[in-house]
Formats: sequence, structure tokens, C-alpha cells
Amino acid sequence: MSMDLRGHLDLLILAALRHTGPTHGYALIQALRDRSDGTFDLPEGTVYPALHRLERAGLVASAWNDDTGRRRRCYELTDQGRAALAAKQSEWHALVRGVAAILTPAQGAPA
Amino acid sequence: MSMDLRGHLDLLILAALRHTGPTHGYALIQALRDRSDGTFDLPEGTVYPALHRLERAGLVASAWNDDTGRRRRCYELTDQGRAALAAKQSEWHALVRGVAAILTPAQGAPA
DNA sequence: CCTTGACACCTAGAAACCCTAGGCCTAGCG
DNA sequence: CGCTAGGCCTAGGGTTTCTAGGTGTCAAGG
Repeated sequence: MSMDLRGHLDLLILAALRHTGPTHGYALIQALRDRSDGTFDLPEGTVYPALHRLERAGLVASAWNDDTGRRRRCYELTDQGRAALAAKQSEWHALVRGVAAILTPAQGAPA
Repeated sequence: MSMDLRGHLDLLILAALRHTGPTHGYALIQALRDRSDGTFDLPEGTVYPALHRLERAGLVASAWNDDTGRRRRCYELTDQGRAALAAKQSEWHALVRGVAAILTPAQGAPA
């Protein structure tokens, strides 16, 4: 079950990363769950591969961090990632507008 | 190119069908394009298989119509389809709320 | 007559994506 | 020591969308 995310995962991850600043995957999952009030409870098998994909695409950069004795990979937005986030964000808004236009019952567009 | 629809196609088709009443695939494509002001310009290879899928799932029903001399398959929402549309619609709203929560910069939730 | 373009339907296969279902390791607590 | 939480990972399956074609009708124009 859970929420169907198709295609919007990148947007969510990039946006969450912008909000939290540099952080690691596990914390990102918690941030998404907390901030969305439980709507987005993503399995690790969804998030980690997505982060790898985003890194391959140059939208995030990662570095290992062992300060706490725990092995963590910290991710950070790149400039390209910030640009991509902005683009995806306006795509998202266009989608929302479009869907609203279809969902809204009739009422033609008077000048 | 075009707009990325992943996962929302069913919602759009069912909603468009509710709006237009019984109609055929080709007209549905035009309705989606017109009502969304060009945002949704779906290829036939996307819509026809989707309609077949929805019919297999019992959400729409179809009947051939040759009145105009043109071979058309007219689709119509079933009761199940209307219910599914309502469900998908609230799922969509939940998604929109969730994404908004992630996109919105900080500003904790004070009681 | 013949060609072009709009109308109208269809399928096969590729590509992308998300999720299930595991596995591996460490820190801390009882 | 055993257990739980933290933390990372991959392989493979199932679903979905799009690309790229194919078929045929109707109407208008040359």
C-alpha cells in the first residue's frame, strides 16, 4: 500500500534535502515522514537507489562521514541539483494546475 | 518530452469521462488537451491501452457505435469507476498536501 | 482519380520507475 | 549475549508510459 509516488520521488528528495541541508539517507526518510505527517513513509529500497540515481545524474553529491562511529553517507544538493529542483517544482505546479482543470466540473473560461 | 504523468493517467481519464459523459478515445484525448490548455497532450498509444486496462478492471464499460459511419468505441464510467475516481481523487489531494508540506520552506507547526 | 490530412482504432516492445525482500554491519541497553 | 534501532546496500519483479509503428474511413482539392 502506502502512497503512490511515481515520478515525484526526485522532487521530494531534492526538496527535503534543500530543507534539511546536508544529511544522510536514513535521516532523509525520517524527515519526509515527519514533515508530511506520515503521508510519505518511504522504504529504504526506494530511497537509497534514488539517491544513487540522483548522484549519477549530478544532482546531489555524497561524502562518507564517520564522526559518530556510525558509517553514514551524507548527501548534499549540487548547483545542478538546485536548478533541477526548481525545474521539477514548476513542472509539479503545472501538473497540479492541469489536474485541477480536469477535476473541476465544467465552468468554461470566461475572459 | 511532454508532461510526465506517471500514475495519474487513470485519474485524468476517469475525471475527463465524468465531465464529458460517454465518449470515445479520440475525443477524450482532445478533451484532455483542451481542458488542460495543452498541458496534457497524450499520445494514442498511452490512452487506448489505458482504456482497455480500465475496462478490464471494471471501471469503464464500452460499446461500439457506428451511427456516423465512423467506427467508434464509446466509453462510460461504471459505478465502480465512479467510486474509484472518488478514491483516486482524495489520494491525489493527499499527495498534493504532502508535496506542499515538503516544498514549503520550514515554518514549524505551532499548535 | 488520387492524394492528403483529419478521424479513429490498435499492438508490440522498450525504458523507467518503485517496491518487496532480502542481506550486511555497528552501537547501546538490559 | 541478545535485541533493537540505526545505517547502508542490491537484485528482481511488476506496473506503467511512451515510441513507433500498423489498419482503415471520410472529405476536400488538384
